[in-house]
Amino acid sequence: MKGSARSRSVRDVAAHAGVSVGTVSNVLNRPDAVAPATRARVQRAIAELGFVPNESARQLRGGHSRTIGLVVLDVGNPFFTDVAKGVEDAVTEAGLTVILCDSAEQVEREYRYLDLLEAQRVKGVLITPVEGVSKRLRALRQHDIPVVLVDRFASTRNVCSVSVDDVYGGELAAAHLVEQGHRRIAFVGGPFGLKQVQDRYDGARRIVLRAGLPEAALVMVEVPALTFQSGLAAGARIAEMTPGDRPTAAFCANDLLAVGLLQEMTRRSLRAPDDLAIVGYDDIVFAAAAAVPLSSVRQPREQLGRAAAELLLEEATDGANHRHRRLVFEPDLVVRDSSDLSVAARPAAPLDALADGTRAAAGNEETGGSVETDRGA
Amino acid sequence: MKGSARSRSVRDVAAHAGVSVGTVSNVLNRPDAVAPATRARVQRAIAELGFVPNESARQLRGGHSRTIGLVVLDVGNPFFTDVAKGVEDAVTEAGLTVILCDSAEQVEREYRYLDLLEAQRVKGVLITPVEGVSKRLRALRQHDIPVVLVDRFASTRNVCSVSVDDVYGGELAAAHLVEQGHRRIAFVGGPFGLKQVQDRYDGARRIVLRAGLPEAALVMVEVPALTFQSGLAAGARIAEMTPGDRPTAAFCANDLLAVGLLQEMTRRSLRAPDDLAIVGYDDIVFAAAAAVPLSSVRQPREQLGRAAAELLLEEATDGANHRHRRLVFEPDLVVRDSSDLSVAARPAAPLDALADGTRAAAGNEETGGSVETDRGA
DNA sequence: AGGTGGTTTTGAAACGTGTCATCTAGTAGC
DNA sequence: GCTACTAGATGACACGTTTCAAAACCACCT
Repeated sequence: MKGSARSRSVRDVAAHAGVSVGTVSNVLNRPDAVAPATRARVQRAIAELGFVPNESARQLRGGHSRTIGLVVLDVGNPFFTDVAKGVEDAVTEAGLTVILCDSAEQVEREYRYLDLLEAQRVKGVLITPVEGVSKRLRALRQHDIPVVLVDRFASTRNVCSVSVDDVYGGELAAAHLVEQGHRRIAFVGGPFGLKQVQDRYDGARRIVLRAGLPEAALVMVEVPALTFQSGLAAGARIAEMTPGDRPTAAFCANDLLAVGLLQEMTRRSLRAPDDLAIVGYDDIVFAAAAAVPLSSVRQPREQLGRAAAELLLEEATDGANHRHRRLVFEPDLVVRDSSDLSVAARPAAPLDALADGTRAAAGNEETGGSVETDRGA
Repeated sequence: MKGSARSRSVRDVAAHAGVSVGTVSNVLNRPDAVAPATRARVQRAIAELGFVPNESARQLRGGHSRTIGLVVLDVGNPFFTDVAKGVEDAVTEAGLTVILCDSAEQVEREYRYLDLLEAQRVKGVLITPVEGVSKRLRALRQHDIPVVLVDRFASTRNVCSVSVDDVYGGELAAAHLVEQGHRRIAFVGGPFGLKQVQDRYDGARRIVLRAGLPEAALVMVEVPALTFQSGLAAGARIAEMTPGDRPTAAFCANDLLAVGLLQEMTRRSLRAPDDLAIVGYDDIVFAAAAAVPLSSVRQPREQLGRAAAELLLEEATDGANHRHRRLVFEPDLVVRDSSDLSVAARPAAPLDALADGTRAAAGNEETGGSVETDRGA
C-alpha cells in the first residue's frame, strides 16, 4: 500500500472524468466557462485522484512564474523579517508566492540568488542590494524582470524604490530631546560611511541648530559599528566625561547601541532618564523590554514591504508604459521611559499601566507614516 | 535601446554557436562530454546572448524540482531564522534551493503552503507542523514527497524527525541552580499544553528530587503564555511572596519570560543574581544584552536545521529503501551573570572581560550537543 | 427542415529543456 | 585500403500545462 504511482496529470483527470484535457484546464482556470454538471464531475475526479497541478508546466506554458523574489541583507534582522511579512501579505493577496533569499551582505551570494531567481523566471525582484545597483541588477531589468529597491532611495529615475526618511527620523529624535530640556546631546553612531548613520546625524544636527543651540551642543560619540559592543564602549566614554562636558541625553543611531549603552550605564549605577536620557532607532522588539523601556524611532516596516510589493506588481502588470516611482515613508517616534523625564521620579507605576503602554505602542504600528510620492519623468 | 526581446532559449544559443540543442544541453549538464573547442564556443554564445536556463522547463522535464520547502511557525522568531540558516547552508551545498514559508501558527496557512510546495513538486519538505502530523502531511508523503519534522519528536516511526531534548535542558538549568546552593527554585512557565514547557518542567523536577530536596522546593509559577508580559506578571508574583516562601532562583521556560521577570525585579530594586538568580531558555540574542546578562539554555539551532536538511536529502536520494530516523540533540547551558553568584559582589569587571565572555559563548556555538540516533524498524 | 446564435467541449500546438538512440568522423590496427 | 572502435554531435521526442480555433451541441425561430 506504499509508494503510490507517479503523480497524476491533467490527462489522468480527464480520462477519469470522461472529458478532454482542455475542459479540465478550464475547470482549473476559468470555472465559469464550463457547465456546472461537468465542472462537478471534473472536480470529483480531481479529488479522487489527489491531483495537484504541476506549477512548472504552468510556468513553462505561461512564460513566467507566479512568484516574486525578495533578497534581503540578513534574515536574522527583525527589520527585514517585518518587511518580509508586509511583502508576503501583499503578494499573497495577489495570488502569488515569495521566494525569500538572504544575501548575508555578500555580493557573491546576492548574485547567486539573482541567477536563481532569473532561472525561475520570477515575475519581479525586491531587493536591498549589498552595494548599489550593480550590472547584474541592470541585466535583470534588461531581461524584462522588474526590480524595486527596498530601504534604498534610487539614485536614478529608472527604477522604483521604497525607503524611509532617515533625516526626518533624526529630526524627530533630536526635537524630542530638545523639548525635554536637554541642551547637550550625544550622537552615538558610526561608521559615517553608512548613509543611514549620516542622515540620522544630519537630521539631529539640523534640529539642534534650528533650536538656536551652538554646534557643540551635539556631542559626537563615533563608534566603529552599530553593535551592542560598541554601545558598551560608548557608554564607558560618556560616563567618564567630566560632569561639565557630559551630555544629559544620547541619541543612538540604532537600538543595539542604545541597549549596550544602557547596560553600561546600569552597571555604573547611572540611571535613565535621570542621569542620561536615551533614544534609540529601529524600535526592535527588545526596546520595550530593556531594563528601562527604550524610546525609539520606528520605521513602518511592514508597510514598507507592502508598498514595495505593490509597486512591483504594478510594474509587472503595466509593462513598458510604467512610470517609476520613489516612495519615501516617514518614521515616527515612540516615547518610553528612557527619555521621558516625567517618569523620572519613578512612581511605583502599577503593572497594568506599564503593560498598557507597551500594548498601545504596538497597536500604533498600523498607522504608519504618511507617504510622499515622487513621480518619475 | 530598452525592452530587449523575450528571453533567449537553448535553441537561440545553439543557432548562435552553430551547434545543435543537444550539445548546448550537454555543455550545461555534462561539460566533459563535449569537446573543449565546442564547449568554449557554446559558452561564449551563452555569455553573448545573456542566456539563463529556464528552471521550469528543467523541472518539467526532470519530473522534480531542485528545491525543498521549509515551513516554520514564525519567521520573526530567531529560533527559526537560525534553523533556516542551517537548512540553507546544507541545501545550498547540495546545489539546491530553499523556499521559506511562514505558517504563522495557522493551520490554513500551513495547508496553503503545502499545496504550493506540492504544486512546485519540491524534492522534500521540512516542517514544524502547527498541530501534529495532519492528513494533509500524510498525503504529501503518499505523493512521494519526503517530509522531515523539525523541532518535533515524531510519534511514529514512519517519518524522520529532528528535535532537541527539552527534559535534558530542564535538568541542566535546575542542576546548575542547585549547585549554586539554591534550595527554593521557581519554575516560571506555561501553558503546560505545550510539550516543551512540560518537558522542561519535568527535567527540572527530576533534578530537584534527585538532589534529595522536597517536592515543594520547586515552586510553580504558572503563566498563560511564553511572553514578555507574562514575565512581568510572574516577577510581581514572586516579588510579593513573603520572604520565607520566596524562592532564591527562577528557571524560566523561555527567555522572553526571563527578560520580563528581570525588568520587573529591576523596577522593584531587586537584583539578579543576589536577590533572585535567573536562568532562561533559548539563548536569544538579547539574553547577553539584558540589563544583567542572562544565563540561558541554548539549543543547537543551526545544527538542527542542517541535520534536518541532510536527513531530507538522504531520504530523497535513497527512495523507498530509506530507514527513518529520529535525531535528538542536546542543548547546553550558558552561564552568565544572572545566575552566577561569584559575580554577585559585582566587581567593576573591566569592559574587555565582559566583551570576551560574550564572544566566548558565541564561539561555543559550533560545538553543539551530541547526537543520539534512533533507527526505525 | 433548415437556419441562427449561443454555450460547451474538443484536441492539437507550443512553451524550453534533458535524454538517448543514432549518426558522423576520426584514428588505430592490420 | 579496409575494419573496428571511440569520442563527439545530432535531433526527435516527452514532460504537463494553457490556449484557441474549430467542432459539437442545443434551443429557438422562421
